[in-house]
Amino acid sequence: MATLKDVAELAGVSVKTVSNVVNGHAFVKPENRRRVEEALAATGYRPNLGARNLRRGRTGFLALVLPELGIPYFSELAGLVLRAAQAHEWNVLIEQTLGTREGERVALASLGTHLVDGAVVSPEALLEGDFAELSLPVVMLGEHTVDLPIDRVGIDNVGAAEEAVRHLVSSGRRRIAAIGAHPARGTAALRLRGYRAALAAAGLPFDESLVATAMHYHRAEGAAAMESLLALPEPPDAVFCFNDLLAVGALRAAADHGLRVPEDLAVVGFDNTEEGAYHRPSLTTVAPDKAAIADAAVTLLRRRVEDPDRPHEQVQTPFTLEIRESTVRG
Amino acid sequence: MATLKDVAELAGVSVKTVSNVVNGHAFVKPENRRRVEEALAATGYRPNLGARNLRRGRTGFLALVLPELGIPYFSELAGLVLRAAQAHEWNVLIEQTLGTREGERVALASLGTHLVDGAVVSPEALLEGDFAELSLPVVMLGEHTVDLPIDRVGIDNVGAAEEAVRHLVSSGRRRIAAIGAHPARGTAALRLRGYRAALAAAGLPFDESLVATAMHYHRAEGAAAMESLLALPEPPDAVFCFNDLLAVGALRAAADHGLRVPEDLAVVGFDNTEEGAYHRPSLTTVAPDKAAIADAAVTLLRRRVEDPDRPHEQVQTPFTLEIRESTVRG
DNA sequence: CTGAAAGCGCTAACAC
DNA sequence: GTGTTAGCGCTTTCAG
Repeated sequence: MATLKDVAELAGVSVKTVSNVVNGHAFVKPENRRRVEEALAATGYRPNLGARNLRRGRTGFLALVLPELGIPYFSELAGLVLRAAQAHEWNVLIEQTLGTREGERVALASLGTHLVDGAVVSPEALLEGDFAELSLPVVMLGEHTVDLPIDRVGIDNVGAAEEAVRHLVSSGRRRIAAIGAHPARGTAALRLRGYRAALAAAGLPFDESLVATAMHYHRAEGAAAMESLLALPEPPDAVFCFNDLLAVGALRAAADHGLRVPEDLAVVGFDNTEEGAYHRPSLTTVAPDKAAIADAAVTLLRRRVEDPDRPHEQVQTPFTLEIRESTVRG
Repeated sequence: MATLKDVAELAGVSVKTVSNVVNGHAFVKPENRRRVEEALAATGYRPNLGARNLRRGRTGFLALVLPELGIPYFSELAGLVLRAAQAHEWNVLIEQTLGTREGERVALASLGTHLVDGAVVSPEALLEGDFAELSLPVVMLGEHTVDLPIDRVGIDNVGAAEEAVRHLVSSGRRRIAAIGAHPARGTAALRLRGYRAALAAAGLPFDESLVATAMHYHRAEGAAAMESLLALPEPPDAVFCFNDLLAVGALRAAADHGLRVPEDLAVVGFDNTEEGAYHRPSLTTVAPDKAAIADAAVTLLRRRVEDPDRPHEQVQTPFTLEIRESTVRG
């Protein structure tokens, strides 16, 4: 592979001149520019980005740390982050944590190897202390319960959950279950809080037995949770799931029990994945503006990289409630 | 951030000794080792991988070039490639091409910047000439129609399509449509060939009007294609879709027309995404062994990187046909 | 076993 | 405008 030096020799100029041409810097005598460009073409020169970045003190990479690409919400988000990063000339390196605290710690630790300029991380189970050693710019996705001096972007989880449950209440549901409680996950706690607030506002009792836990927000867990809710002496007439995957699982289980949705059971999800929109019945869901999240995260990270001392920011991106067949008749 | 030199100074040894300790090389006098380890801990030293790789002449990165993370098949595959790469100490850099030839050319071109040691690419629309300039190790995913000296891993698309259609025939279907034909996509041509072969073997006529084209294998296109097939004077009693997303779209359209699946219409997909398994009705589909594909691709790439002159290999990974509700009752 | 020093490919002072 | 040169942080001969 041709290096800058090779090109310089071929063109009969110094590396500086070639570098100037390559980087569009300064003025270069037309004659020299022509010769350099010829040599560039002849050698098929491509800059070694690693060397460039070593010299510049940046890496040109950004890490995206997320639980799992197999979860549609995250793969959709990843696709959007990839695009947003392109605009800042960042390459994206994706790390999967599988949603475990250990996985997240390992991922954060590996960020210390100067491989990336910063990271966008979507934590599931991280605790406060885990961020302590972190010495590089980070933007966190999703509201988190712990209060840290970190840039953050997410939606109002409490408000969103409240709106979802209020929608169920207003369509006449009275025994509204929730699927997705989790002992450590910050967003789970917030969505649960919104759920309780909406129940309280409607004068409905909070029934512990209607809250199902889910360790991983996968379809199978949604189905399993729905099974156990349906086995209750007084089963629910509606269920609010903390993500679309759980909701799809719940819909599956409901169907297997011969229940009609939304007549016998109303179901709401969270994330607005395309899968939910095409499901039968199509899924009512909280729709965060994913593109806005991705853009804000990358922009925030960029600013933090450029000025490590700027005050920390929390960006709240908008959401809507997409009402579909799973809560309202055709 | 501490560098090797900082650590060396603190420990009172040379950088070489520190380097030896860090890399587990050679023998180091116990006394020195202890002091280095202390200094390492005290400074919180983390190697600069960029510098290391510059020196070593490798980058430690592998590029995964695919159409779009929003397509479940690719996001599932990406997750598996991420894991497989970990075993080879490779970081993965994902590039989306959006399935356009231009996007793919841009992606391939950007691979020339010494950023990656090699690439796993899943082409949709690339032509023969596009690979000509490629000077780095590449493994292609999926059978491709053009014959190039390139490592490849994929399933037997013709055979898989044949089996899918045979299954429809054997359940008594006679007017079997296909959704997913594409003028340039190699796999589309192969699946179409399998479809035709199965029809011929069953003594069924090939009816051009039953073959629907899809430029992007998204749900919306599957739905649109199904719409037009249902508008035919003699609509089909079965449809073989070239991926699960198209199939989900087709199921949606069929439901909107009041058709019962599988009674009035049988549907088969391709890819075995989890979404299909949870759909109502659950989707019969061709299930490639994605983990095997990911592992084989990364392993093949590793071998090619280590020995650029070895003969090119084509690995065929296994598949099965997952039979579910969309073709068989109950 | 360890130190000195070269150099991976590039950028950016600093001279001219 | 252009050439020379010193490093970015690391690995690795080559001496000792």
